Amino acid sequence: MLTFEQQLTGLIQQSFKALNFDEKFGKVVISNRPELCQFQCNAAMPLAKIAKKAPIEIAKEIIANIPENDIIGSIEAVMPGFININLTTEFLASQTQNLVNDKRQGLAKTKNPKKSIIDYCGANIAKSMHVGHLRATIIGESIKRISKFIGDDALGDIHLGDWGTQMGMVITAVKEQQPELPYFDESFEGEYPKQAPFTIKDLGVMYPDISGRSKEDEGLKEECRKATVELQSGRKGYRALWQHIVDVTMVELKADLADLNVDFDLWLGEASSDAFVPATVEQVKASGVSRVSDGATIVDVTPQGKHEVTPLMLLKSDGAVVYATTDLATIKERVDEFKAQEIVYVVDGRQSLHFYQVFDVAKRSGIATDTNMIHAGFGTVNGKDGKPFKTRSGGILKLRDLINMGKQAAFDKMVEAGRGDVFNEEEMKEIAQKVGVSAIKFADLMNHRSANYIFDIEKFVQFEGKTGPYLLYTDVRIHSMLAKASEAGLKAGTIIPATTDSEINLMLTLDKFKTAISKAYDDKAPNVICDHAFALTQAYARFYNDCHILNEKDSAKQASWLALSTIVAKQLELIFELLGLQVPDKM
RNA sequence: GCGUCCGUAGCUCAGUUGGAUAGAGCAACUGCCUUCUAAGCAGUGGGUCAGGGGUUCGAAUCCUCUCGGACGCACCA
Repeated sequence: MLTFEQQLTGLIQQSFKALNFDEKFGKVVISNRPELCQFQCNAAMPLAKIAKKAPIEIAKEIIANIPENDIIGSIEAVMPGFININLTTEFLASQTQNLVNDKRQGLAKTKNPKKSIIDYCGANIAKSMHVGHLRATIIGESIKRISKFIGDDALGDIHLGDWGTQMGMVITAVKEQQPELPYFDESFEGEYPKQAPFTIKDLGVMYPDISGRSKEDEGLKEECRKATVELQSGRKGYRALWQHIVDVTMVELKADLADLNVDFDLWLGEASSDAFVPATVEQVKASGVSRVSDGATIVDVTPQGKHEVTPLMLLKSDGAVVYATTDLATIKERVDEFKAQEIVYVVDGRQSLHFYQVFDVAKRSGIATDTNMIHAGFGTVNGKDGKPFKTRSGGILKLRDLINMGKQAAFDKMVEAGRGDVFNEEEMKEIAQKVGVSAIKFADLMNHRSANYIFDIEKFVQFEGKTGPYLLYTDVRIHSMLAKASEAGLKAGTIIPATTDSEINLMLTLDKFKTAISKAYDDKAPNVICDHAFALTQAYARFYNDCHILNEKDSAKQASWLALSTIVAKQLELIFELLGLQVPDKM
């Protein structure tokens, strides 16, 4: 289904053809002056220069040559040469009618679906998720859902940090405490225990402890490094212990992700790409792009414009692999094993140089020649002081605590609003979970991903204005009203031509869904959808206020309004799905 | 030093393939519940789009310089 502006553009272009004007100018856009008109075409101004004629005259000619149609209700040329267009209410109603039973709300699937891997979250094994993972996780989840909706074969990959020094540290810590365990006995031949020798709570204490001590103690640091190397080179006992660490961490990780309504198609990580490291290094070397400098193997990178870029480090002077190497190996894995045509990295924007290097080398070495690689970078979550968000004591805020803050705030707000009289304790908690998490997620997603934003829980719990709860509230109100209508035996009917401005505005807004989703998909920018969602809820709230549905005497009008409300609820819920927001039945 | 991003209302931010009088939300003020959830709706006030110069019929948007801020710059990830 085409948007209104696309259909109008089609009409204008027929006029352009008749007049022999360059069709590229014949574009109709949504009016930036809604009080003057719904749509506008500004082609007359640039054409005036070419045709050497007054723009207003050109505008009039364009209008005169538009074919007969039942779409345009009014069209006029305005000084200096703007063309202002309004639709007929009949056309508006019939187009809106098409949305009633449309699960895709008018947006067709792409004709060229891609195999796409969305890399986001980046949680670490043996460490809890913290505030730094928030944006990566929820923006990535939304980008993945949008891609799937558009029709791509998109796979979300958590890309776990499960192969780094933190693993050696935890292994060393376990060895300190329980050296008698069979994992440390290299001559051990039997079956290792199924039960992990530690709990998630133990890990939570062990990792920060040994991480802190190894910063001061060179000997300990070396021991951790050695354990890491031994793990990576396949020491059997360490691999078994590693599996325990992964399993134990995953329990907590999955609980956090479930709370955030986030899920993955692939639970891969650095460990799974490790197998591709030797082949990757070999391919880069064989391609001839690398050279040795100060004992290290590096790759010179294509300059950005006129400016030289720091080379990529492939192997350290001691032969060890680094971050860039494992990322290249991951690309190789995704291209060779998954046939990825596109890889999207939802990773902190401060790593843009790293991705520039990696993508450049991946292309030039032949690891990924036809794969489109995108770094969808995002800004930091800052505190009120404008600096990266910390706890009051200056520590790193755990994601779990952040989620709980949202839940508690939503709960308190419900109590304040007197909802405690309507719901019991258990219902309140369930609603607060959805509302609180949605408040945080929407507040994050509504900001353009590349910008930093200030995390102000006090503000998110206001629950007024452009917030997640406001969106949920609109949907909940619609369902509450529809339920009452159904009890009264009222049914939705055909959408009839609008008689009020708020209806017209609502119908025009519903049509913008298609444009919003497409733009969000193209730019990997969920905030575009947030803007549309807010505009839609505002348009509905105004309509809801102006047109009292259940009291309406005219039954055709009433049936039309019920249908309109149903569409809004449907489109809103589709948007919630794409943003990863969960909506309660009541609130 | 080199590079990237940014500077829009008191606050938090949209808006960059150049279009009419620059938009939201919050905060402030004024109305609206014997009617579908007032977590709502309607309205008012609030701006040298950091600053200068340029390109043009037209610039927040493009070019250039200045000031201010954030971030990044091979043997960490």
